[in-house]
Formats: sequence, structure tokens, C-alpha cells
Amino acid sequence: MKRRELPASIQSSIYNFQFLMRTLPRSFYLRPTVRVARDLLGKYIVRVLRGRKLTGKIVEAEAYCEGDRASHSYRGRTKRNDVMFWEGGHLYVYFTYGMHFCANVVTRKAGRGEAVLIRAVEPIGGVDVMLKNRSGRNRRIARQSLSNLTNGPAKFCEAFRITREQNGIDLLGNQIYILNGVRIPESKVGRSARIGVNNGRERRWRFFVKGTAWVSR
DNA sequence: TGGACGATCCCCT
DNA sequence: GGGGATCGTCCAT
Repeated sequence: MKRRELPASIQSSIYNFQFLMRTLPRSFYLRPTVRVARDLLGKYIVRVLRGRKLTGKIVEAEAYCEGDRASHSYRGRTKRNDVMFWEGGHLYVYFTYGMHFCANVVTRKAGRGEAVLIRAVEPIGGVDVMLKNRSGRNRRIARQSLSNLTNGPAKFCEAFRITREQNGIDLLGNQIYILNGVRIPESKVGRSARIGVNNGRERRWRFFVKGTAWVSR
């Protein structure tokens, strides 16, 4: 039996799909941090949890750089912020306000201490698991509205069950990774000062996708 | 060894 | 829009 060629349009779709589903390479993370923050918009972060895949489209991110007074790394390397100084492409998770975790993508080469805080994602897959993760503490939460699920850095971590145990994970591994996505056009990218930051308020290093319900505040 | 505070969230007014 | 929850981290004694 003769093997038939797939129509060009389908071949193109398959190619696009494979491109979308490709894990971001190390080189993506080694670039300047502000660029990485902007380019993370529209990418898909995947968390493998007990055989389930939780997927979110990144819609808000903030850059924290070397010499930046708002950054955890500003006062040098400590036990807490150690992962920030690892090579780009690792996950830096920190604990704050006595009850919340926040997740960052480490950038640049080892020793720099720069990272991008993931502030919000749009839930794409595994929403049922996210709902469970978010309503575990008797909270009404996301039942009110799905946008409450992941529209903040600590909410994202709770929904994706990211805690200190995930601190230092390599994003080129198979537990938590980030897939390529469609590039968000410049016209849809918003930019502002970072949230909750006083030192460094003049730096407009927060990037978000305009018009989505999952951007914080 | 103590104290101030934080890249937040939720509930109540 | 304001305050309380809640605890690890860091720096000053």
C-alpha cells in the first residue's frame, strides 16, 4: 500500500503543535532578565503532580535583577536565596508572610542572582486539581470566579502545589517545565512598576497580558 | 537572642 | 480600602 502524503495544511499544523509543545531551551533563560520576563508571557508552565499535568499560560511576570534593591539577592548570597544564583532555568521558590510561597524562574549565568517572579497564569489544563488545591483550607475561593484561581503569585503556587520542596528544580527536567507558546504581540503587552515594591519603584519591570481576567489586582 | 518585616491573601467594613 | 494572619529570615544587639 502506497503511503500517502499528509496535506500541507495538516503538516503545518503538526509542525506548529510540535513547536508549541517544545520545552524552552537553557539558552532562553540565560538572556537578560527583563527580556526573559517579557518573553515568558504566553508560555505554558506545566506541573506534573501525581501523574496529572497542570498547565497554565503565563500572563504576568516581574524581573528582579542584580543591583536591584527590590531583589532578594541585593544583599548577597544567603541560604534562602541561594538558588537565585544558580544557572538560569531553575525554579527559585521562597516563603513569605508566614504562609505563602512564590515561584521564580532563575535567569542568566550562574552567580548573577537574577530571576523572574511568576505573578499570574491563566489555567489551561488540570483545573479540577487546581480547584482542589486552592479550596483545601475551607476557603470559598475560586468557586466565586475562576480568575481567583491563579491571579497572584501565591495563588498560582497554591493551585499548582508548589512549595519549598520544588525549590531548585531544573526547568529542563520533567517535574516542572515551560513550553513554548505563541508570542504575545507588543500591542497586547502591558508594562508597569512592580507590585508591592518600594525600593525600585521607578523600574517598570512588571509585564502582563492586557485584557485577561487572570492578571493580579 | 530578639525584633522587625515581608515580591500576599482573604475577609470585613 | 484596611487590617489580621503567621513565620522564616536577617540584622542588630
